[in-house]
Amino acid sequence: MTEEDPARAGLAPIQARVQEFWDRTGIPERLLAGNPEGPPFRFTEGPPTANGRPHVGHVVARAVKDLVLRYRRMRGDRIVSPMAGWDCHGLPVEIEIEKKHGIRSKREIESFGVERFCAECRAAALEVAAVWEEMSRRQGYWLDYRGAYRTMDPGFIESVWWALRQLYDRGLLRPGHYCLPYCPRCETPLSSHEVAQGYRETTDPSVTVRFRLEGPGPVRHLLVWTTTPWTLPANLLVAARRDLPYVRIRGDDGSELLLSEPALARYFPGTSPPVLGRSTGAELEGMAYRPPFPFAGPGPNRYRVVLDDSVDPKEGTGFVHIAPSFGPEDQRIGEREAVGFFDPLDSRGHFGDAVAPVRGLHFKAADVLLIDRLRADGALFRQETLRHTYPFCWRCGSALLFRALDSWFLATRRLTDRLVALNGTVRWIPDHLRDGRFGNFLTDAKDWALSRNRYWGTPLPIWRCPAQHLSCVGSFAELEQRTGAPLPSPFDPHRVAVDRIQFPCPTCGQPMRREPYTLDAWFDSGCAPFAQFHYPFAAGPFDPARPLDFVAEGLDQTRGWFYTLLVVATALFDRPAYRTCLTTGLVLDEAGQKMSKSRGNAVEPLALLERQGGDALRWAFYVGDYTEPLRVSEAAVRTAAHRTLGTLWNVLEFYRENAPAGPAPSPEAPEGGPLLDRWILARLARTVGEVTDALDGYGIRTGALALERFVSDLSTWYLRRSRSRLWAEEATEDRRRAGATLGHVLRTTAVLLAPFAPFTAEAIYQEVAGYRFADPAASVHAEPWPSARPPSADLEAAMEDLRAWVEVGRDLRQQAGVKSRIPLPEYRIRPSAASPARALGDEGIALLGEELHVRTVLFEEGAGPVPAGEGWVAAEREGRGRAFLSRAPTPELLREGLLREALRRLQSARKTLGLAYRQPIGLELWASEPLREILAGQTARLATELLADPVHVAALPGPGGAAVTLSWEFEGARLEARIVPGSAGSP
RNA sequence: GGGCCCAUAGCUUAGGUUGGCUGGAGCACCCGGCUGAUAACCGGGAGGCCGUGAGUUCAAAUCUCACUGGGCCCA
Repeated sequence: MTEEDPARAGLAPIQARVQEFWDRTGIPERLLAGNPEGPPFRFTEGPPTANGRPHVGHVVARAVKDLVLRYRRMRGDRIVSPMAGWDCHGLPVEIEIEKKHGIRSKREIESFGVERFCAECRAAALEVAAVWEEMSRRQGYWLDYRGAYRTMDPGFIESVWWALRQLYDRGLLRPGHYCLPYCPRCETPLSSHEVAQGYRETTDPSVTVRFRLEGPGPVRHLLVWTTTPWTLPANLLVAARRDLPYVRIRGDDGSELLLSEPALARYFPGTSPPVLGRSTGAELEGMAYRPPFPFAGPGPNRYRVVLDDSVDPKEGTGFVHIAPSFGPEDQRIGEREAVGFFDPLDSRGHFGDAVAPVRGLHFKAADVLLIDRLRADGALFRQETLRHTYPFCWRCGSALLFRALDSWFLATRRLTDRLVALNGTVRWIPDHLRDGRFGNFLTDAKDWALSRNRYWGTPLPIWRCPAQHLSCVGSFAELEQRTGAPLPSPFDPHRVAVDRIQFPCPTCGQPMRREPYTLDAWFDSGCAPFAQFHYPFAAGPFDPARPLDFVAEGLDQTRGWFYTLLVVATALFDRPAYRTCLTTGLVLDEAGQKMSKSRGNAVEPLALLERQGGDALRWAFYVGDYTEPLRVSEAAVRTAAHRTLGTLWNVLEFYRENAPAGPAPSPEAPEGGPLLDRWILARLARTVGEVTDALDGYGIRTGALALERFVSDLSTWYLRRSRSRLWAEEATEDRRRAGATLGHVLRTTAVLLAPFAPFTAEAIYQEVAGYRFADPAASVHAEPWPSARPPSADLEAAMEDLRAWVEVGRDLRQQAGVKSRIPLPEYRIRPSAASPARALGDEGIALLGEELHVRTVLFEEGAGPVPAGEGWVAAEREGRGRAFLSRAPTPELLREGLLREALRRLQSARKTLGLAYRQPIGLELWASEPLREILAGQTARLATELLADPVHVAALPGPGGAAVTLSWEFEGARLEARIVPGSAGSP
């Protein structure tokens, strides 16, 4: 056992040694980019938010990315580019700084100083970078961190400006007044993919309100349902549905109430009140009502019933309250009816003077007061509460609202057809995402609200003059041209510096000021494939005509990065952003629960990596289905990794202990050789082909499973049956050949394993290729990918058949009740059909005999009777034939069995005494007859096998007591032994 | 309310496109064996209405539909 025994310590210590080697030699940095002459493999690392902490899900995605990049490098590709990247802008960073300084609103940021605030954001943006780098190191993810791109760097920002200018010139970037999800605490609109992050279950009031209809005749009320009472002061219209039937009933106060017929059953389950009259929605159109609150005041076309198909018959009362400032549908209807807007909230979501009773109150807090007021007015028909999902700010947790705002949009609706068409050319893994989740999202996606009313982000490079002329600036040079003066040096293109810049309007000559917006940080990262190279301002490998070959991230990025990449690539270059897009699933804990900080079941990735090692984690992910929700438990990681990597490591240990000294094994497979050698080389050839095919198609799991099968065959059949060849005393030709074969197999396996388990593969390679960490240029990761040799299907099939006959033989032994240690005289096989094993000839027969410990093995023709004579047992092999085993050992075989029993017990005594393999011993034995006589005749064999010198054998009784190391009884014999550790040649 | 995905032994799963013999394997479990690499290995055993129901078919784990449960996303 060495100190690196993975059985005790896991794979982590091996990893430490390999890491030390890589650190010392700089191998990762040297190999990162692949072959400089090779064909490009285009890749971009999705930039994590620079102050976000990594979780296990990131480890999965990165394990996949690293494997693919390693494989492409070994295939001789040039990686364009292996740059790490950081998403530095946006609310996450701003909020951190706000917390640090106890800032609670934008006003406080202004008084804190925007310049100072941004400076702090910049400083904070890379605060946790070290954690990510450490995680990459521990999991073996090779990335260029020194050359990492940062979305806050001037060059990156200039590329983003260039992109915006392109979009602006094509009319795709335009201002608008639209309803957007808005965070009142952050005082900014959010994009739909940000909102998507923040839906939560919550309880809201659910009120049904009477809206009194104007006009002569009996008093009539519309029943209107809403879950946002605070929007009622902004009510300007009520919508009904044209084809929906409505009914009139008598209310408690004697007035008539109108509601839809389906609603009647919901509001009065069981006993409906008598229906006084019926009408369709169409007949109600144009009826005027008195608004529930008077604050919006009069206006053209207001306070009428209008028709709209968005009214859902299955929900509410069939009358929908319309507040054009507070909902996308509301806004659409309001604009159609030309009723204008009424928005009584300030930027922080508090009511202003226009709604005196709730002045100064936060919009949600106003609900209760407004409901009280409705009740007092007799307008409240029913009050309930509703449990439903509602959006909250994904960063600060505040309840969002929808409100109409001025903002800048990317007109993605105009691109929908191209987005869908280009997405159709993408290879998604798993493929159902292409037309399923992602495809649906593309079809339904609204225009992208790009602007943020914030501070720390790429400034929107659009200037406006008092006459409302607009100008979009696409580069720093252009900005200098406009102002006619050089930019400050150094120039930091963030707010304050950029806000200060004014220039005359090219149309009217009046001064132009910048639109005071920053950009959705998701746009930054969507530009990463070219902005990381400062395209088009700097020469670099970016080719606008070519998509990335490969991206991979977590499933959550379908609406995040995968989406923004595609939109940007489509709008700018009219091509897909990536050829292959691989998503990894959510990571669950061992009970199948979602990991979350609040639940406290989140596994800290660094600690897990430290305990289990990067390879163990990687392997566990690869053999699991990482495209589906993946359960992660430490025990599962340990088991999965140990099964294959640990077993392979043990094979290496055996090789290290027993292979004869000689030249390092060749990358070329040895030719010919004995059956087992030819067979394991055939298995290896097949495995090379399987893994290559799998990885060519991103079938990581398939490749890993092929390697598992191979390692199992190598350890449990090839090596088990080859051990004695390697134990041979002298450097025989057969021993040399076995060593060379095993060495070659291990070497090639290490190369195949390199993309999967980079540390273990390196350690095996260093040992078996003879470098032993001494050559700073030698690494398994610099090896070319092995080329597949033609498989030998016949040989593999024959061995498979032979192993099946072994199973039959073992079954027979068990039937016969004779343990394997006692040799038996004969095993006869009568195949009913062609038995491929037969083609293996004498070598196959010898192998069967050794494995089953039988002296003679015979293949027989036809279906004869049970062999003549006593003591045969027979067994059937399903459809493949019968076999017979002679159960009667000869006296000679019994003696041999007895000797082996004794040897085995003495061997295990050596082990229990903790003696090293090479530790010589002195041995005294006392045995009953006939064992004494057998042992006495075999002292030479005892000496060799047990490393014992001298050996004394005597008859019982022995000295007994403390003088005896151990004693046994078996097969009617008694054996006592004294074992004394000695040095070679003397007891 | 809509979309997508998943469901095979206690756990992890193969097989599913192309329907066809008693649905394979690993871990764990029980019995036996073996053991100078191994927390190993070998033989045997137990453990499956292949989520439920219907349909197509000579034949369904596999194809179709519905349902149930779980997950993700949207509204």
